[in-house]
Amino acid sequence: MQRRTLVTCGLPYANGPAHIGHLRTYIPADLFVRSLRKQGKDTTFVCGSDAHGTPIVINAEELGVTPAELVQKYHDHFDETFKSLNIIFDKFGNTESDTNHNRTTEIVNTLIANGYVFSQNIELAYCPTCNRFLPDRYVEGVCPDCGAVARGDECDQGCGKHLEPGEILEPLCKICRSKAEYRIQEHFFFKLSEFKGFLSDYLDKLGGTSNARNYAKGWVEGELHDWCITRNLEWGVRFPDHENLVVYVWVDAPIGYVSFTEEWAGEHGIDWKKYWMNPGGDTDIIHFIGGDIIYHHCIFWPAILKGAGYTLPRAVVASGMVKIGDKTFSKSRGYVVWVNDDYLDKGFHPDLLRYYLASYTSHTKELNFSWKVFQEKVNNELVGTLGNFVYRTLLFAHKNFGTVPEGDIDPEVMEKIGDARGAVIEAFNEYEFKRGIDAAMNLAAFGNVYFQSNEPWQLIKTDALGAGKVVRNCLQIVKALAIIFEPVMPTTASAAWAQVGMDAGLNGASYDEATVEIAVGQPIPKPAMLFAKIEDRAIQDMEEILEERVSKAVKKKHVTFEEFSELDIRIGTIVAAEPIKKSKKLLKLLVDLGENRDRQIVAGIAETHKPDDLVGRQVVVLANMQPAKLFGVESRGMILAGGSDSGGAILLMPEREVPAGTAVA
RNA sequence: AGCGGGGUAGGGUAGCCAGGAUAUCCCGUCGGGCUCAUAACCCGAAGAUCGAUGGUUCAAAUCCAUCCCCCGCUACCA
Repeated sequence: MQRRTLVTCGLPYANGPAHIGHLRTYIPADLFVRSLRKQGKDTTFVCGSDAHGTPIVINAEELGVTPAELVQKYHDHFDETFKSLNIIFDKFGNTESDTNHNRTTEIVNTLIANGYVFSQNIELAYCPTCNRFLPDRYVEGVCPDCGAVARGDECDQGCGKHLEPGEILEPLCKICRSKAEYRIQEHFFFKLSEFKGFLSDYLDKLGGTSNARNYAKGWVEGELHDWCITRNLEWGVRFPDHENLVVYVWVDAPIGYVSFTEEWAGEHGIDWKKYWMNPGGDTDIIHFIGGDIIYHHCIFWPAILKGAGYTLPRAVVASGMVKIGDKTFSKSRGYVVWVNDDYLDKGFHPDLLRYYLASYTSHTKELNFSWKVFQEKVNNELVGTLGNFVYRTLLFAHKNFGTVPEGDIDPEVMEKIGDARGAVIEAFNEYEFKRGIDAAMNLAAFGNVYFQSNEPWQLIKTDALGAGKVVRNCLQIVKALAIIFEPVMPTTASAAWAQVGMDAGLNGASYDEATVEIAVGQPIPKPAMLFAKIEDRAIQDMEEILEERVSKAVKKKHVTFEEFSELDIRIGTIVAAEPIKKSKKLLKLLVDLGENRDRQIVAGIAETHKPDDLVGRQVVVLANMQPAKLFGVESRGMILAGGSDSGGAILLMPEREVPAGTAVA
C-alpha cells in the first residue's frame, strides 16, 4: 500500500499583503510537492488564511470595516498572489469557514471529554472605559520577567517570552489608552504539562529540519505551563457553551490544516479521516513553516492532536527568515519588498524569484535579500549556464536538422543525467533545496562542456552523422533538464519541454522520464530564449525604490503646536544621584520639579557624568514622559540632553538658576 | 545585557547535525581556447594557516571546552 503525503504551509495571516519573506516558506513547499509528485507519490497540498486573533480585530476597527471584510480582502490577495507565483494548493481555505468552526468545536469538545481541559478563575485586564476585557494585544504593559514594555500575549520587545493572560503588569488599554484594572473571570486551560513525556519522545522521532526539532526540545526540557485557550472576543470560534468566549487563535489556526483537508476531500469524494484520524496509519503529514512559529507547531499542535486522537505530523520543516541588508523585514521601518508592487507588477518573471529564493542558501538559514545578488544569479546561472545551453542546442538542432537527429546516446551522458536526477530527488526529499538545485545546474554545466568539447559546429561541415549524434545527446540533456527543473521553475521548464518537441505536457512527466531516450524524428521548432538578462538599470530602479521607502519611514513627521503643547517640559534641580547596578549607562536621579515630592528619573548619562558632579545642577526635564521601568527602577520623566554617537550625552541647562519647576516652552 | 544568526581566498556562499585524502559554487583577477550560443561558452592559473587557543581522534572546517569578533532584534530614556 502506497503511503499518502499531506503537505501544509503555515497559514498567512489575513492582515496585510504578501512580501518576499512569506515566500521563503511557500516556494520551497511548492517545489517539494511538485518533486514528490514527480516521484509518483500521492500528495495533497493545503493551506489557507488565518482569519482570527486580535490584530485583525484591532486593524478592522481602525479601518472601519468588519473583521470578515478585512479577512476576505487579504484572503483573496494571498490566493491570487500564490497562483501568480505558481504556488498551487489543492485547497486554499479560510479558518473562518463553517468546516473549520465545526472541526475546532469538535476537537475542543474531545479534549474536554478526554479530561485535558480545566477551568480556572483568573485575573484579567479589564478596561472600565471601554467596558470590556482586554485579550492579548488589546493590552499593553510591563513584562513580569524582564520589565520591558510588552503586549498581552508576548514580551515582543524584551525577552520574547510567551505571556499567559493575566500575567502582564501595569496593564493599559490599547484602544482608549486608559489604565486597565484586573477582574476575575473563568477561563479554560489545556493541560499542556501532561504532555511533557509524550512531546519529549515525539520530538526525538520528528522528521523535518533540525532547527525545528532542536528549538522545540529546548522548551520541552524546561517547564511546560498549562495553556489558556480561551479569549474574550466576538471574532473567532465560539468556545463550547460559553457565549462570551472564543478559542485562542493558535488553537483554531492549525486546525485549519485539518478542515482544509476535509473540504478538499469532500470535493473529491475522498475520506479525510484517512489523513487525520488515522494515527500510525499510512499518511505522512509534513508542515512547512517559518522559523518564527516553531513553538506552536512542535509543542502546542502535536499535544492537541495527541489529546484528541488525531494523526501526528511526521515532519516539520522550518525555513530561515528573510532579511534585507541584514535587517529584519519591517513595514514601519520600510524594510520590506512586496511581492506584487515590487516584483510581479514590475514585470519580473515568477520563476526567477522561485529560483533565487530556493537556491541561494540552505533552507534553514537566514537569507539576506539583495537585488544585486538576484541579478547576478539570474544573469550568470539562469541565462549564462542553463538558458544558454538550452538555446544553443535547440537553435543548432533547429537550423541544421529540424527534428531530433539519429545517433546513439552516450552512456556517459545517460549516467550524468541519472546521477543528477538522483541527487536532485535525494536533496529535495531531505529539504536541501539549494543542494538539489546545484546538482541540477551541474547537469546544465555539463551540457555546455559536452557541446563545447564535441564541436558539432565543426562536425556539421564534414560529418553530419557525427554532428547529429552530439545534437541528440544534447537534446536528451535538455529534456532531462526540463524535468528536473520543473519543480523549481514550472513555467520555464514547460517552455523548454515544448521546445524539444514533446507532445504531452510536462506536468505529468515523472522523474523517470529523464532517462527515456528522446524520440528520433521529433520536430524541433524555432526556439525562443528561456531567460532574458536583467539590465543594471532595472536593478538600480529597484534599489532606489527600497532606499526611498526606508528613508521615508525614518523621516520624522511634523508636529502641530497642539501636539507640542502636550509636552510638559520643566526645569528641575538634581538633589540626588546614584548608579544603577548592572547597568553601564544608567543613573538613578532624584529631581526637584517644584512638586511636593522629588521625582525619580532614570537617565542614560553614567558614561559621561559622575553622580557626585550632578547634585545641585539644574537640568531640563520632560515631566510627562510615560513612566517606565529600566533595570527594575522606575523612571518618571526624562532628562533632556544633546547626544551624538561619539560624544556621549551633553546635558541641557538653563542660562541662569531658576526656581525648580519653571516651565519651558 | 538578553535572545537569535554568523566568522571558510578580494566579495558572496556550500560543507558542520551523521569527522576522512587536491575545501564547493557564483562573481572578481590573470592567461589561453572557441565562435553554435543571450559579449555567451570552454580550458587553465593565482588566491584560504576554514575567527583564536586548548582538547578528543590514526584523522578536525566538521566533535568538546574556553575565549575573541561581527550582525540583527530588544535594551539601557538620547
